[in-house]
Amino acid sequence: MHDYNPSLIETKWQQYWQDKKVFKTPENSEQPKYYVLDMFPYPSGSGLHVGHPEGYTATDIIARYKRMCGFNVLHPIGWDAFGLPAEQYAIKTGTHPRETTQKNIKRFREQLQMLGFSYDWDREVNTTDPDYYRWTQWIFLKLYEKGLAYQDEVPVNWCPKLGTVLANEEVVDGKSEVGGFPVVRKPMRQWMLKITDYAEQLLDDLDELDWPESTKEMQRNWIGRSIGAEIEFQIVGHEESLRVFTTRPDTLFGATYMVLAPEHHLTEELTTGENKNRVEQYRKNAALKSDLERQELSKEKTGVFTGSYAINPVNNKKIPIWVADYVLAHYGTGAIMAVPGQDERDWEFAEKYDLPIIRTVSTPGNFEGKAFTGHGVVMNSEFMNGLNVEDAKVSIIQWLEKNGAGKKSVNFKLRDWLFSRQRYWGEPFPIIHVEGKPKPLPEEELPVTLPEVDDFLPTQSGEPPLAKAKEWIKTTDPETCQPAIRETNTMPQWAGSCWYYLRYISPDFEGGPVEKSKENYWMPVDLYVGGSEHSVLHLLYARFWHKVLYDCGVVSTKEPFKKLVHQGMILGELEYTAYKKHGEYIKPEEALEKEDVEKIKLSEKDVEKRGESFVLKGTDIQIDARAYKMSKSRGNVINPDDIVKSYGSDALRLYEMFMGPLEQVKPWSTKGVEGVYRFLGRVWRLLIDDSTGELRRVVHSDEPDQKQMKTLHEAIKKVTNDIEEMRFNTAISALMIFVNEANQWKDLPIEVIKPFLLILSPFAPHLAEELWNRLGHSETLAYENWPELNEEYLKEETVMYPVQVNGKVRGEVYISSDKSGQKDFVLEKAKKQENVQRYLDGSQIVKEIYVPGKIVNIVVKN
RNA sequence: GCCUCGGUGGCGGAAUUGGUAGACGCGUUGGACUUAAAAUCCAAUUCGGGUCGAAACCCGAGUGCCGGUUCGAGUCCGGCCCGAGGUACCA
Repeated sequence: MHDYNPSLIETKWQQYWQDKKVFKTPENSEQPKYYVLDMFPYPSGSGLHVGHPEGYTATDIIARYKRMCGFNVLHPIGWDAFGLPAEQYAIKTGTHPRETTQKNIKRFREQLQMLGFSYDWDREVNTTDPDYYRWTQWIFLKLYEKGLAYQDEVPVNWCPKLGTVLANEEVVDGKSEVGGFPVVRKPMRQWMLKITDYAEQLLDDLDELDWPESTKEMQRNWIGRSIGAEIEFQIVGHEESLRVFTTRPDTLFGATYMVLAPEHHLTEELTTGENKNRVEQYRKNAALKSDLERQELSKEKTGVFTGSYAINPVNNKKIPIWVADYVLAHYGTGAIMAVPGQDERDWEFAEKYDLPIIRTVSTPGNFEGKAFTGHGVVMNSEFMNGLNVEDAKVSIIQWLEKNGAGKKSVNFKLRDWLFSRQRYWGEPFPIIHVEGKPKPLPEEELPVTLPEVDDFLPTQSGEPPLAKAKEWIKTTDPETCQPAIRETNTMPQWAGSCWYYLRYISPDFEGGPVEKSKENYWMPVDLYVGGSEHSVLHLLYARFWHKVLYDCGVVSTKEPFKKLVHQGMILGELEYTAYKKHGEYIKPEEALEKEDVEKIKLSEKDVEKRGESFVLKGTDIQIDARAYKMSKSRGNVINPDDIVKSYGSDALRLYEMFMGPLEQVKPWSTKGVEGVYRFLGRVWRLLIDDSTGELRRVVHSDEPDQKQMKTLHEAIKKVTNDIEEMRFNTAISALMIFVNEANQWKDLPIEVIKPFLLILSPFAPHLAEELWNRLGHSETLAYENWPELNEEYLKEETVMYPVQVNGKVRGEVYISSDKSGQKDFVLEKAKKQENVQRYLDGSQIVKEIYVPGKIVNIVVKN
């Protein structure tokens, strides 16, 4: 038998590509460049899952396509290999994280190679390699030099069990995202990066990026610029004044009380004797709670009066100062002027504690709510009465500035980036402490490598594991030869992924993170593909570093990633589930309370659709039909290795692209893989006689006929456009249509088959190479010219016009192409069409619509 | 609550600017080949209806629901329902 045998073909071509270094990145050429980048993976112990090849296949198709279009393509891969899992495994088993990481990388590399991606494997980067993190440390030095790195005592999320500090985003429901251990707040010495210095730029430069609007919007919201004013309130009987930020300075006349965050530095001072105990108690309670608990428990607002009063600068009224935890210490100035009339939170609080409410914006006639946050005419505000809100803002800011009571102000939600971790498996900081003061190491001292330790646990007090490397810690200041102590914190996983796209450009360069001339050529990244879970953090941090490097003259572009696309998640296979309670079937929506509910998995054959929902076949019993996120616990994980074993990697690649639009969430279907596998088999048998294994005799070198050229060029057109637009599912359908057509031909002109193999090759590279080779080529097709579309072949001899009467299709007419543009001729013929006539009979024609090449519509009246 | 995305056959999806809704694939059904099965190939397949049946053809309904604009709406506008993801007192 000489059937399509992917495992044979695929290993053969993977070997060929590797041996001949077919995908080595071309250097020093006059040709245009294209940099297509995948978000590099964290090499986890469980290996590749089917989600990885989705984005990777998409970029691989683009890379192969661009090469054939004459671009120099940079298409690299590497490993984001620092991270907690390897460290936790080390704590459990004593295996050094380096060993685990190397093992996992090897597995990942093999798996990726097995899928036939056209990476330049000579450019692999690994964030844990000292030759790599040397430059991560170098960039940190730049940040430090620019005053963008500083130390601070910060109350952080301390997880005693993991022995590490977690970022807010790593804490879920008051527990660590990894492991689910409790998290408490604890002040600790930390390194911070001043990303806030770049807030404005990070926001403004989003506008020009070819990114999904939703991602840009998320970053905008995260940065959270709001424009308003800072207002200064004098405090009765105190020297100090209270500064607040507000986006609604126009409502100043309606400010009837003030609120401080419990952590506000003036809280203690402003609390008068009789209130001391209650305020102290309130602050203590607030401090004990994590951010999350505070939010959860504060559905009902709470607060206490300090006993002090502030003076509203605009009318000199005395207003009470309260402490409440609905005001956040880290946003704005940590204090607010409360305007219950125009703010729902303030209204709620004022109602509860019986504080005065003054409306300063007139409410619409039908308004029944409490606080009115909309726009309208200002009232109860003396000189601003009658203005609209926008004008009132301008007016009050002028007044504040004139009277020295405040000024216009812009505030950001974005906070500085907590940049240190108490872990072993991360980049050491290039910092020493001399006489208790931090000092950067000179560049020549890099890299500061991780010390060998045999115990990866942090100390009881929360000192990082590096504190246990007693020899390593003790060092001397290379400049002054004074004794010094090394920094024992390490950098977070984000550090290495903030700039890896630059290292690919010159992975072995010794003179800096990236070689200038090459950076100039290759940057920016033309296409970046990765999951939307990185919409904010990774993509914002990387943009921040890039902008710093731009200011340092290291890179030549303001933004790193020109175009960004997120691949959608692949869910598990569709599941049909019936629910039983005490032996009786129940409705799916009743199954939510878990006790006693029995789940029964059903196959497709057991169910049918009735109306809106699915039921058990032949009954009225409603069942659930959904696809779930793949997870080990659910047991619906698909392993790419198994798919490759059964159907080959061309089939896996093709299927993942055929499932649906790249960006969309889609359920897996192994039957669907079989479908594309059958398609690849048909391609094989189109050219190969499966009884002899030889080229079929119908393959010949005679001139193709018009019809064949038309079929070919239709495919070229569709596939080319669809690749450009990254609509791979419809491109594949066009390839299928071609094969379905070609299968009916009596002969197969080689001049039609060759371009077809070329347009197939980005999708199914192994099969395409094999058949290309069997057509007599000894070289790879990877650098053949992409077939050019010739519109001439697409011309139709006749054009079919659907004919509508009153918007309903009643017939169709065929018009020869040369007459298709003649309105009267087409209409005449349309009206004569037999079935159309039936509808025109006895009616009066009111209007005739003719859309050239598309449709005819005749509007009639009886 | 807010923000974002989405809702089209039994299923995944297609319809590029408003112009024949359902391409392509899966599944299902029937047929061919085979001793038989698998594989493969061919045909049918939105739902309902019309002629004894079949083919061909025709009619009606149909893109979450209600309404609007238009000769014509899956596509545009208004209102609503449902699902997914994100977010959380940001003054």
